[in-house]
Amino acid sequence: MGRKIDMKKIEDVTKCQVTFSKRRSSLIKKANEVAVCCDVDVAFVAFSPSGRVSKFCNQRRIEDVLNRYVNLPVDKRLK
Amino acid sequence: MGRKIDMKKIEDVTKCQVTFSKRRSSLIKKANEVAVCCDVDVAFVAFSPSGRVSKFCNQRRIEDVLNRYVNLPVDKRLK
DNA sequence: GTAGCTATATATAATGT
DNA sequence: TACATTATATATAGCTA
Repeated sequence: MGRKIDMKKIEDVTKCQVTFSKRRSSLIKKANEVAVCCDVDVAFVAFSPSGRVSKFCNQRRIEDVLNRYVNLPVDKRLK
Repeated sequence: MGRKIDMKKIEDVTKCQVTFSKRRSSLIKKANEVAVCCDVDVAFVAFSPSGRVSKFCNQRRIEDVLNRYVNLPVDKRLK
C-alpha cells in the first residue's frame, strides 16, 4: 500500500511515529474484522521502545485471552 | 480489499476457514512489518471456536511479551 | 481440503494544508 | 504538530480447478 518502503527500522523519529500510528489503527481494524467474521478470539499487544503500550482484544478482558495462551500445555503452544 | 463482505460471522464453514486462513497470513505479515519498521515488540494470539490456536510474535518468547502486558500496573493496562 | 487468479476494495507513504 | 489528499501498492472475496 502506498509507496514502497524498506523492511527496516524507520530512523526518522517523526516518520516512524506517524507510520506506527497509522498501521496500528489498520491492524486493530483488521484484527476486529477477523474476530467478527471468523468468530475467533483475538488479542494483541505492542510495546514501543519508549514504553508506550498498545493493545486490542475483541473480548472484555484481554488478560483472560493472553493468559489462555500462556496457560496452554507446552505442546499446544509450539508451532 | 476484494469484494465487500458484511461485518458479521461467515456462516459457511468452508468460506469462513478460507477467509480466516488468508486474513491470518496478512495480519501476521503486517504485524511483522510494524515490528520491524517501527521497532516495537508485537504479540498476538487467536483462538478459533474449535480450539485452534494461532499466534505471532517478533520476539523469541511470546510468553514473555504476553506476560509483560499482564504484569503491567493496572493503570497502564487501561485505555 | 487446497492452491492460484483477478477484479475490486483498502491501506498507506508521501505530500499538502 | 496534527489532519486531509492522493497516487500507488496490497489485501482479499469470489471463482476456478
